[in-house]
Amino acid sequence: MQNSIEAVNELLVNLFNDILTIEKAALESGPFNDLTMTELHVIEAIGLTPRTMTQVAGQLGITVGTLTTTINRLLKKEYVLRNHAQNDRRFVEITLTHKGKLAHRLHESFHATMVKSIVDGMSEEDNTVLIESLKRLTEFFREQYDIKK
Amino acid sequence: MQNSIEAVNELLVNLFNDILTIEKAALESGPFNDLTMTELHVIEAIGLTPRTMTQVAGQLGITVGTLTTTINRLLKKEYVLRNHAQNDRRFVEITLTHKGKLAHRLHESFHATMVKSIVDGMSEEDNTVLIESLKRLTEFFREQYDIKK
DNA sequence: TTATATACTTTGAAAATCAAAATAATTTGT
DNA sequence: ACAAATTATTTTGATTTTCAAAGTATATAA
Repeated sequence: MQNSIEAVNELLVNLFNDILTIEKAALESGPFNDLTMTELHVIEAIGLTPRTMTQVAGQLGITVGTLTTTINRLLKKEYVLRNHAQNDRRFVEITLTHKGKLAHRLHESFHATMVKSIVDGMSEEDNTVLIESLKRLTEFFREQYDIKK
Repeated sequence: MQNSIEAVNELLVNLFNDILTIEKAALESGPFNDLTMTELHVIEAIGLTPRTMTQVAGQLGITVGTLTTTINRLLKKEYVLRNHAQNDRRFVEITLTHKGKLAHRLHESFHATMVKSIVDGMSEEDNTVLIESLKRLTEFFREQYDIKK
Protein backbone atom coordinates (compact mmCIF):
# COMPACT_ATOMS: atom_id res chain seq x y z
CA MET A 1 0.00 0.00 0.00
CA GLN A 2 2.78 2.37 1.00
CA ASN A 3 4.31 1.11 -2.21
CA SER A 4 1.35 2.25 -4.35
CA ILE A 5 1.49 5.71 -2.83
CA GLU A 6 5.14 6.05 -3.73
CA ALA A 7 4.49 4.78 -7.25
CA VAL A 8 1.53 7.04 -7.95
CA ASN A 9 3.32 10.04 -6.46
CA GLU A 10 6.41 9.51 -8.58
CA LEU A 11 4.32 9.00 -11.71
CA LEU A 12 2.33 12.17 -11.08
CA VAL A 13 5.43 14.25 -10.37
CA ASN A 14 7.12 13.00 -13.54
CA LEU A 15 4.00 13.54 -15.59
CA PHE A 16 3.80 17.05 -14.27
CA ASN A 17 7.35 17.90 -15.29
CA ASP A 18 7.04 16.13 -18.63
CA ILE A 19 3.88 17.97 -19.60
CA LEU A 20 5.42 21.34 -18.80
CA THR A 21 8.56 20.48 -20.79
CA ILE A 22 6.58 19.21 -23.76
CA GLU A 23 4.19 22.15 -23.83
CA LYS A 24 7.14 24.52 -23.87
CA ALA A 25 8.91 22.61 -26.64
CA ALA A 26 5.71 22.35 -28.71
CA LEU A 27 5.10 26.06 -28.33
CA GLU A 28 8.62 27.04 -29.34
CA SER A 29 8.60 24.91 -32.48
CA GLY A 30 5.08 25.88 -33.57
CA PRO A 31 3.56 28.79 -35.51
CA PHE A 32 2.87 30.89 -32.39
CA ASN A 33 6.39 30.89 -31.02
CA ASP A 34 6.27 34.59 -30.19
CA LEU A 35 4.16 33.56 -27.18
CA THR A 36 5.58 32.70 -23.78
CA MET A 37 4.04 29.92 -21.69
CA THR A 38 2.48 32.50 -19.38
CA GLU A 39 0.87 34.26 -22.30
CA LEU A 40 -0.43 30.96 -23.69
CA HIS A 41 -1.98 30.09 -20.33
CA VAL A 42 -3.69 33.46 -20.26
CA ILE A 43 -5.08 32.81 -23.76
CA GLU A 44 -6.35 29.41 -22.59
CA ALA A 45 -7.99 30.97 -19.54
CA ILE A 46 -9.77 33.60 -21.62
CA GLY A 47 -11.26 30.99 -23.93
CA LEU A 48 -13.85 31.80 -26.57
CA THR A 49 -16.23 34.07 -24.65
CA PRO A 50 -15.37 37.53 -23.25
CA ARG A 51 -13.97 37.46 -19.70
CA THR A 52 -13.21 40.18 -17.18
CA MET A 53 -9.77 40.80 -15.67
CA THR A 54 -10.87 39.57 -12.23
CA GLN A 55 -12.32 36.36 -13.66
CA VAL A 56 -9.20 35.45 -15.60
CA ALA A 57 -6.79 36.40 -12.80
CA GLY A 58 -8.80 34.36 -10.30
CA GLN A 59 -8.81 31.33 -12.56
CA LEU A 60 -5.04 31.48 -12.97
CA GLY A 61 -4.27 32.32 -9.35
CA ILE A 62 -2.43 35.56 -10.14
CA THR A 63 -3.17 39.16 -9.14
CA VAL A 64 -5.09 41.45 -11.46
CA GLY A 65 -2.08 43.77 -11.64
CA THR A 66 0.07 40.94 -12.95
CA LEU A 67 -2.57 40.08 -15.51
CA THR A 68 -2.66 43.67 -16.74
CA THR A 69 0.99 43.51 -17.80
CA THR A 70 0.48 40.22 -19.64
CA ILE A 71 -2.64 41.55 -21.38
CA ASN A 72 -0.66 44.65 -22.42
CA ARG A 73 1.86 42.41 -24.15
CA LEU A 74 -0.85 40.23 -25.74
CA LEU A 75 -2.51 43.40 -27.04
CA LYS A 76 0.72 44.54 -28.67
CA LYS A 77 1.15 41.08 -30.22
CA GLU A 78 -2.49 41.23 -31.38
CA TYR A 79 -3.79 38.11 -29.67
CA VAL A 80 -6.48 39.87 -27.59
CA LEU A 81 -8.81 42.89 -27.54
CA ARG A 82 -9.61 45.02 -24.48
CA ASN A 83 -12.97 46.80 -24.21
CA HIS A 84 -15.00 48.39 -21.46
CA ALA A 85 -18.32 46.67 -20.75
CA GLN A 86 -21.12 48.93 -21.99
CA ASN A 87 -23.42 48.30 -19.01
CA ASP A 88 -20.75 48.96 -16.35
CA ARG A 89 -17.69 50.75 -17.64
CA ARG A 90 -15.55 49.68 -14.69
CA PHE A 91 -15.39 46.18 -16.14
CA VAL A 92 -12.91 45.38 -18.85
CA GLU A 93 -13.85 42.64 -21.30
CA ILE A 94 -10.98 40.69 -22.78
CA THR A 95 -11.64 38.85 -26.05
CA LEU A 96 -9.41 36.72 -28.27
CA THR A 97 -8.70 38.07 -31.74
CA HIS A 98 -8.83 35.73 -34.75
CA LYS A 99 -5.13 35.01 -34.21
CA GLY A 100 -5.80 34.45 -30.51
CA LYS A 101 -8.53 31.94 -31.30
CA LEU A 102 -6.20 30.07 -33.65
CA ALA A 103 -3.58 29.80 -30.91
CA HIS A 104 -6.28 28.64 -28.52
CA ARG A 105 -7.49 25.96 -30.90
CA LEU A 106 -3.98 24.70 -31.62
CA HIS A 107 -3.21 24.35 -27.94
CA GLU A 108 -6.50 22.54 -27.35
CA SER A 109 -5.74 20.05 -30.07
CA PHE A 110 -2.30 19.52 -28.60
CA HIS A 111 -3.97 18.59 -25.32
CA ALA A 112 -6.43 16.31 -27.09
CA THR A 113 -3.59 14.41 -28.79
CA MET A 114 -1.84 13.97 -25.47
CA VAL A 115 -4.90 12.56 -23.79
CA LYS A 116 -5.90 10.44 -26.80
CA SER A 117 -2.70 8.46 -26.32
CA ILE A 118 -3.94 7.05 -23.02
CA VAL A 119 -7.62 6.73 -23.71
CA ASP A 120 -7.23 5.02 -27.08
CA GLY A 121 -5.42 1.95 -25.78
CA MET A 122 -7.87 1.38 -22.95
CA SER A 123 -10.89 -0.82 -22.42
CA GLU A 124 -14.18 0.86 -21.61
CA GLU A 125 -14.00 -0.28 -17.96
CA ASP A 126 -10.42 0.86 -17.42
CA ASN A 127 -11.35 4.18 -18.88
CA THR A 128 -14.11 4.57 -16.34
CA VAL A 129 -11.70 3.71 -13.54
CA LEU A 130 -9.24 6.35 -14.70
CA ILE A 131 -11.90 9.03 -14.91
CA GLU A 132 -13.28 8.09 -11.50
CA SER A 133 -9.80 8.20 -9.96
CA LEU A 134 -9.08 11.61 -11.35
CA LYS A 135 -12.49 12.85 -10.25
CA ARG A 136 -11.95 11.57 -6.74
CA LEU A 137 -8.56 13.24 -6.56
CA THR A 138 -9.94 16.55 -7.79
CA GLU A 139 -12.86 16.44 -5.38
CA PHE A 140 -10.62 15.58 -2.47
CA PHE A 141 -8.47 18.60 -3.18
CA ARG A 142 -11.39 20.96 -3.50
CA GLU A 143 -12.97 19.79 -0.27
CA GLN A 144 -9.76 19.50 1.68
CA TYR A 145 -8.26 22.79 0.65
CA ASP A 146 -11.32 24.84 -0.17
CA ILE A 147 -10.49 25.83 -3.72
CA LYS A 148 -12.82 28.39 -5.20
CA LYS A 149 -13.04 26.78 -8.68
CA MET B 1 -14.79 8.19 -27.05
CA GLN B 2 -14.34 11.85 -28.00
CA ASN B 3 -16.26 12.39 -24.80
CA SER B 4 -13.69 10.52 -22.68
CA ILE B 5 -10.86 12.55 -24.14
CA GLU B 6 -12.58 15.77 -23.23
CA ALA B 7 -13.33 14.50 -19.73
CA VAL B 8 -9.82 13.25 -19.01
CA ASN B 9 -8.29 16.40 -20.45
CA GLU B 10 -10.45 18.67 -18.32
CA LEU B 11 -9.75 16.62 -15.22
CA LEU B 12 -6.00 16.68 -15.81
CA VAL B 13 -5.95 20.42 -16.46
CA ASN B 14 -7.96 21.13 -13.30
CA LEU B 15 -5.81 18.78 -11.25
CA PHE B 16 -2.73 20.56 -12.53
CA ASN B 17 -3.98 23.98 -11.49
CA ASP B 18 -5.33 22.72 -8.18
CA ILE B 19 -2.07 21.06 -7.19
CA LEU B 20 -0.09 24.21 -7.95
CA THR B 21 -2.52 26.35 -5.96
CA ILE B 22 -2.51 23.97 -3.00
CA GLU B 23 1.25 23.58 -2.93
CA LYS B 24 1.64 27.34 -2.84
CA ALA B 25 -0.92 27.77 -0.07
CA ALA B 26 0.59 24.93 1.97
CA LEU B 27 4.06 26.43 1.58
CA GLU B 28 2.98 29.91 2.62
CA SER B 29 1.21 28.71 5.76
CA GLY B 30 3.94 26.27 6.83
CA PRO B 31 7.23 26.55 8.75
CA PHE B 32 9.36 27.12 5.63
CA ASN B 33 7.44 30.09 4.31
CA ASP B 34 10.61 32.00 3.48
CA LEU B 35 10.88 29.71 0.44
CA THR B 36 9.38 30.48 -2.96
CA MET B 37 7.86 27.69 -5.05
CA THR B 38 10.87 27.76 -7.37
CA GLU B 39 13.23 27.35 -4.44
CA LEU B 40 11.15 24.47 -3.08
CA HIS B 41 11.24 22.73 -6.45
CA VAL B 42 15.00 23.09 -6.53
CA ILE B 43 15.22 21.56 -3.06
CA GLU B 44 13.04 18.65 -4.24
CA ALA B 45 15.21 18.15 -7.32
CA ILE B 46 18.40 18.04 -5.25
CA GLY B 47 17.01 15.37 -2.96
CA LEU B 48 19.10 13.60 -0.35
CA THR B 49 22.27 12.81 -2.30
CA PRO B 50 24.71 15.43 -3.70
CA ARG B 51 23.86 16.61 -7.23
CA THR B 52 25.72 18.74 -9.77
CA MET B 53 24.39 21.98 -11.25
CA THR B 54 23.91 20.42 -14.69
CA GLN B 55 21.99 17.46 -13.26
CA VAL B 56 19.59 19.60 -11.28
CA ALA B 57 19.07 22.17 -14.04
CA GLY B 58 18.40 19.38 -16.56
CA GLN B 59 15.89 17.72 -14.29
CA LEU B 60 13.99 20.99 -13.84
CA GLY B 61 14.24 22.13 -17.45
CA ILE B 62 15.98 25.42 -16.64
CA THR B 63 19.41 26.73 -17.65
CA VAL B 64 22.40 26.30 -15.36
CA GLY B 65 22.74 30.08 -15.16
CA THR B 66 19.22 30.39 -13.81
CA LEU B 67 19.92 27.67 -11.28
CA THR B 68 23.02 29.50 -10.05
CA THR B 69 20.95 32.48 -8.96
CA THR B 70 18.44 30.27 -7.12
CA ILE B 71 21.24 28.34 -5.41
CA ASN B 72 22.80 31.65 -4.34
CA ARG B 73 19.59 32.55 -2.58
CA LEU B 74 19.21 29.08 -1.03
CA LEU B 75 22.79 29.38 0.26
CA LYS B 76 22.03 32.68 1.91
CA LYS B 77 18.89 31.18 3.47
CA GLU B 78 20.98 28.18 4.60
CA TYR B 79 19.03 25.44 2.85
CA VAL B 80 21.96 24.13 0.75
CA LEU B 81 25.75 23.79 0.67
CA ARG B 82 27.95 24.28 -2.40
CA ASN B 83 31.25 22.38 -2.71
CA HIS B 84 33.65 21.52 -5.51
CA ALA B 85 33.94 17.80 -6.27
CA GLN B 86 37.32 16.54 -5.07
CA ASN B 87 37.94 14.27 -8.05
CA ASP B 88 37.10 16.91 -10.71
CA ARG B 89 37.06 20.44 -9.37
CA ARG B 90 34.99 21.77 -12.29
CA PHE B 91 31.93 20.07 -10.84
CA VAL B 92 29.97 21.72 -8.08
CA GLU B 93 28.18 19.45 -5.65
CA ILE B 94 25.02 20.82 -4.11
CA THR B 95 23.85 19.24 -0.86
CA LEU B 96 20.88 19.95 1.39
CA THR B 97 21.65 21.24 4.88
CA HIS B 98 19.77 19.86 7.87
CA LYS B 99 17.18 22.59 7.38
CA GLY B 100 17.05 21.76 3.67
CA LYS B 101 16.40 18.09 4.44
CA LEU B 102 13.58 19.03 6.81
CA ALA B 103 11.93 21.13 4.10
CA HIS B 104 12.40 18.25 1.67
CA ARG B 105 10.82 15.77 4.05
CA LEU B 106 7.86 18.02 4.80
CA HIS B 107 7.13 18.51 1.13
CA GLU B 108 7.40 14.77 0.49
CA SER B 109 4.90 14.02 3.23
CA PHE B 110 2.59 16.64 1.78
CA HIS B 111 2.71 14.78 -1.52
CA ALA B 112 2.16 11.44 0.22
CA THR B 113 -0.97 12.76 1.92
CA MET B 114 -2.29 14.01 -1.39
CA VAL B 115 -1.79 10.69 -3.12
CA LYS B 116 -3.00 8.65 -0.14
CA SER B 117 -6.40 10.25 -0.61
CA ILE B 118 -6.88 8.50 -3.94
CA VAL B 119 -5.15 5.22 -3.29
CA ASP B 120 -6.82 4.57 0.06
CA GLY B 121 -10.36 4.44 -1.26
CA MET B 122 -9.51 2.13 -4.15
CA SER B 123 -9.68 -1.59 -4.73
CA GLU B 124 -6.46 -3.40 -5.54
CA GLU B 125 -7.51 -3.81 -9.19
CA ASP B 126 -8.52 -0.19 -9.70
CA ASN B 127 -5.23 0.82 -8.20
CA THR B 128 -3.39 -1.23 -10.78
CA VAL B 129 -5.41 0.35 -13.57
CA LEU B 130 -4.55 3.84 -12.35
CA ILE B 131 -0.84 3.07 -12.11
CA GLU B 132 -0.85 1.46 -15.55
CA SER B 133 -2.67 4.44 -17.07
CA LEU B 134 -0.20 6.90 -15.62
CA LYS B 135 2.71 4.72 -16.74
CA ARG B 136 1.35 4.53 -20.26
CA LEU B 137 0.90 8.29 -20.39
CA THR B 138 4.43 8.91 -19.12
CA GLU B 139 5.95 6.43 -21.56
CA PHE B 140 4.00 7.89 -24.45
CA PHE B 141 5.39 11.32 -23.70
CA ARG B 142 8.95 10.13 -23.37
CA GLU B 143 8.84 8.22 -26.66
CA GLN B 144 6.88 10.80 -28.56
CA TYR B 145 8.81 13.81 -27.49
CA ASP B 146 12.19 12.34 -26.64
CA ILE B 147 12.54 13.55 -23.07
CA LYS B 148 15.97 12.95 -21.60
CA LYS B 149 14.68 11.72 -18.21
C1' DT C 1 -23.90 64.78 -3.27
C1' DT C 2 -20.46 63.35 -0.56
C1' DA C 3 -18.79 58.81 0.93
C1' DT C 4 -17.98 54.08 -0.02
C1' DA C 5 -17.29 50.23 -2.80
C1' DT C 6 -15.71 48.01 -7.02
C1' DA C 7 -12.75 47.09 -11.19
C1' DC C 8 -8.89 48.05 -12.98
C1' DT C 9 -4.04 50.23 -13.96
C1' DT C 10 0.28 52.05 -12.49
C1' DT C 11 4.40 52.02 -9.73
C1' DG C 12 8.36 50.21 -7.45
C1' DA C 13 10.75 46.34 -6.31
C1' DA C 14 12.06 41.45 -6.18
C1' DA C 15 12.35 36.91 -8.35
C1' DA C 16 12.81 33.98 -12.51
C1' DT C 17 14.37 33.40 -16.80
C1' DC C 18 17.55 33.24 -20.98
C1' DA C 19 21.55 33.80 -24.19
C1' DA C 20 26.02 34.95 -24.56
C1' DA C 21 30.50 36.13 -22.53
C1' DA C 22 33.82 35.09 -18.99
C1' DT C 23 36.28 31.94 -15.78
C1' DA C 24 38.22 27.79 -14.23
C1' DA C 25 39.54 22.93 -14.54
C1' DT C 26 40.36 18.95 -17.24
C1' DT C 27 41.40 16.35 -21.39
C1' DT C 28 43.30 15.79 -26.02
C1' DG C 29 46.42 16.16 -29.85
C1' DT C 30 50.76 16.77 -31.43
C1' DA D 1 54.90 18.95 -22.18
C1' DC D 2 52.05 22.36 -23.70
C1' DA D 3 48.77 24.69 -26.65
C1' DA D 4 44.03 23.79 -28.09
C1' DA D 5 39.66 22.02 -27.29
C1' DT D 6 36.19 20.55 -24.10
C1' DT D 7 33.45 20.70 -19.96
C1' DA D 8 31.18 22.80 -15.78
C1' DT D 9 29.98 26.64 -13.84
C1' DT D 10 29.36 31.77 -12.92
C1' DT D 11 28.63 36.38 -14.44
C1' DT D 12 26.41 39.90 -17.21
C1' DG D 13 22.75 42.28 -19.40
C1' DA D 14 18.25 42.09 -20.59
C1' DT D 15 13.32 40.65 -20.49
C1' DT D 16 9.42 38.55 -18.16
C1' DT D 17 6.71 37.43 -14.18
C1' DT D 18 5.25 38.47 -9.95
C1' DC D 19 3.36 41.10 -5.84
C1' DA D 20 1.72 44.82 -2.69
C1' DA D 21 0.33 49.24 -2.38
C1' DA D 22 -1.03 53.59 -4.35
C1' DG D 23 -3.71 55.80 -7.90
C1' DT D 24 -7.75 56.32 -11.31
C1' DA D 25 -12.28 55.77 -12.96
C1' DT D 26 -16.97 54.29 -12.45
C1' DA D 27 -20.98 52.96 -9.88
C1' DT D 28 -23.78 52.56 -5.58
C1' DA D 29 -25.42 54.05 -1.04
C1' DA D 30 -26.41 57.27 2.71
